Amino acid sequence: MTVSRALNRPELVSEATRLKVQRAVLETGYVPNRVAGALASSRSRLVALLVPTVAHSLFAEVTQTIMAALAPQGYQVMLGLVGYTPEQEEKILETVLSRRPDGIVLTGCRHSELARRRLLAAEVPLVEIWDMTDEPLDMLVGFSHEAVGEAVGRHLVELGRRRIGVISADDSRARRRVAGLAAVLHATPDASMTVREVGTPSSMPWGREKSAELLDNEAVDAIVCSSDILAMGVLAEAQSRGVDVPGALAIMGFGDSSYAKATFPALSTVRIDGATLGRRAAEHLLARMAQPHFQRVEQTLDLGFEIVDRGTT
Amino acid sequence: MTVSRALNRPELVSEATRLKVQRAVLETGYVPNRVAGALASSRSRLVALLVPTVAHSLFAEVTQTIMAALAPQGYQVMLGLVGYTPEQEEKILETVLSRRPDGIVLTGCRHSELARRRLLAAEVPLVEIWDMTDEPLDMLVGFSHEAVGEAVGRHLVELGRRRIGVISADDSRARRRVAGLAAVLHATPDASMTVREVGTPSSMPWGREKSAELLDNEAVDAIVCSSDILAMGVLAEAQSRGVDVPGALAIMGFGDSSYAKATFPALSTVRIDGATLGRRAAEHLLARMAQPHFQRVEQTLDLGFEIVDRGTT
DNA sequence: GGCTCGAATGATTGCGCTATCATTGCGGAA
DNA sequence: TTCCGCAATGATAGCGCAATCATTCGAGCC
Repeated sequence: MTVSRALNRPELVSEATRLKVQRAVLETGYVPNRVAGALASSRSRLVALLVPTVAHSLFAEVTQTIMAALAPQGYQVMLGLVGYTPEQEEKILETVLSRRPDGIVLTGCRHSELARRRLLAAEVPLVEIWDMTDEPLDMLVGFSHEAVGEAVGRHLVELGRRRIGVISADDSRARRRVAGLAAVLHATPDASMTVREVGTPSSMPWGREKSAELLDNEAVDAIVCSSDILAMGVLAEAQSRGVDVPGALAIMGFGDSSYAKATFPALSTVRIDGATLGRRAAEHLLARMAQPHFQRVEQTLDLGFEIVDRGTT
Repeated sequence: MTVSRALNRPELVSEATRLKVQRAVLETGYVPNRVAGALASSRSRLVALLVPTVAHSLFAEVTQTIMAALAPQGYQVMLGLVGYTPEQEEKILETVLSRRPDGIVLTGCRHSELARRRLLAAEVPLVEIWDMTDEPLDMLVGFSHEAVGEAVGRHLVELGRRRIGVISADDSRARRRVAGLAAVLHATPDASMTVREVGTPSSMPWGREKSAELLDNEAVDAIVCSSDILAMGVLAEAQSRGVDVPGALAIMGFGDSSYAKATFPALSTVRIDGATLGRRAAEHLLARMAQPHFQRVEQTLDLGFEIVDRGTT
């Protein structure tokens, strides 16, 4: 018991024993077994982080910032890649919960009924990120995808664009952005919209391929993409054809990834502050995990977004 | 005990009890506690994956494939972001080992002496990836960075380039690629080389900024980058200045990220097959974790690389 | 000296599982 | 009928730690 104290709460132990323990640890190469510690104290010091993928700069950034914020407090991250389907999330959730994490970060708010029940039953501090809803499971830090789509639609209409091409990943959040865009365009006289869906993960080649189709068949004057990387592909395709950007074709990305400002011309996009989102989510979670007893709070933080006009609109 | 069996080794239990247990699990919402299971069986079903960052498409891809290969076998991944310094690796290693992972994947082969000792003492199956050495800790799946640098050097010299600019991240593996390149150029009459280092993570804006410096001051006829994303920045900078690529300036990236083939002109680069690397690493680890007793093997697999000539050389 | 008090240390228990060995039950051979 | 052998089930212990309560010790006081 004294050794345990010397390692975990050294202030409760005399200088002399603390040193003695330290020396013994060094000599024997003792490595504490936190599995046993977790079982005994019912604190795993593990946070489950569920994201669709890390092969997408937006989620990679969020993952990076959340882990960076959690590490100094002694929390390890257990990563779960849930893709874009509720079934996959459900499956991973089960194995994740069986590790008794002290906290959970979930991407998105649309979970299966079973998943919701399990999460609620787990009585673990929980942050949903990257989305918005009126009925959060616990805490929520994100933004509204519908609002993004609507804002992009209004913006393009203001800029005089009417024949809008859309290249969107086949994931539900991207689809809701497209729906928001469609709603605005539908209410605009003369406006039209053509959607091309691509698989996940989004990639630059997809952007080139689908924009080639749009350019060949649809006489679009703007292409909206569900991610910056797709928009890069559109830009490359336009350049390869000598299409004037933004004169003949406007391009909008999504995410404001680090490269958006460095393309030529610089990419117009929707800025999502992934670093702040990740940091806030981590802060909320840490605050809750520090409290002795679990209690749901239903706390919502809408971080919003910003349309960034650069050189492609 | 019968419940434990019904859940973990159902073939040892009669149909009737299996169903009875199943129903009880459903009714009570029982979620097994794998922390306790791990303690009792000394099998955590956890694999530690240590990468410098996930905010880099190459490591994101490797992370993604390793996790995808491990998940079906019931292994969860504990992610550790070690950056590019041995100190950070050492620190994270301690907390990682205290969770008693069943296996470890490490990026790189250059560890501190303390880290080596700890890893060896842990007696855990281990794969080093993304590098090459004569003294692997256990298993190794990777490629030689020096060889990459040399190959790039020879290739550019063959193509007639002599004034080589280099934009390299300040990480040790990138530096070893630069060293290989330098060795070749040093042995080539008339060849010269200028290096600009950038911080991590590499990004497109860094590529633009440093290539602008090189173009302004050094009259280079080729720029070699330590990653594709930097090369994209160089390409954008060249386009913004109307510099003819590859006529006046050749550009080489590194990694063959998914976007390299989609730029205009398409990016010449060094292909590293991250998917195969990740898959092989996971396979080796799984095979070893399936064995009852630990024994070091010092098994090395050099996956090599390939120079891909596209439109920028 | 005897007493109190607080700091430091120690003994015991149990976290929820699985390894191991023991027991039960049942069909078929002797 | 008895006995064996196997499948199924059960009882027990222990994994390595931390929570909890008990004990010891020494300083300071009367």
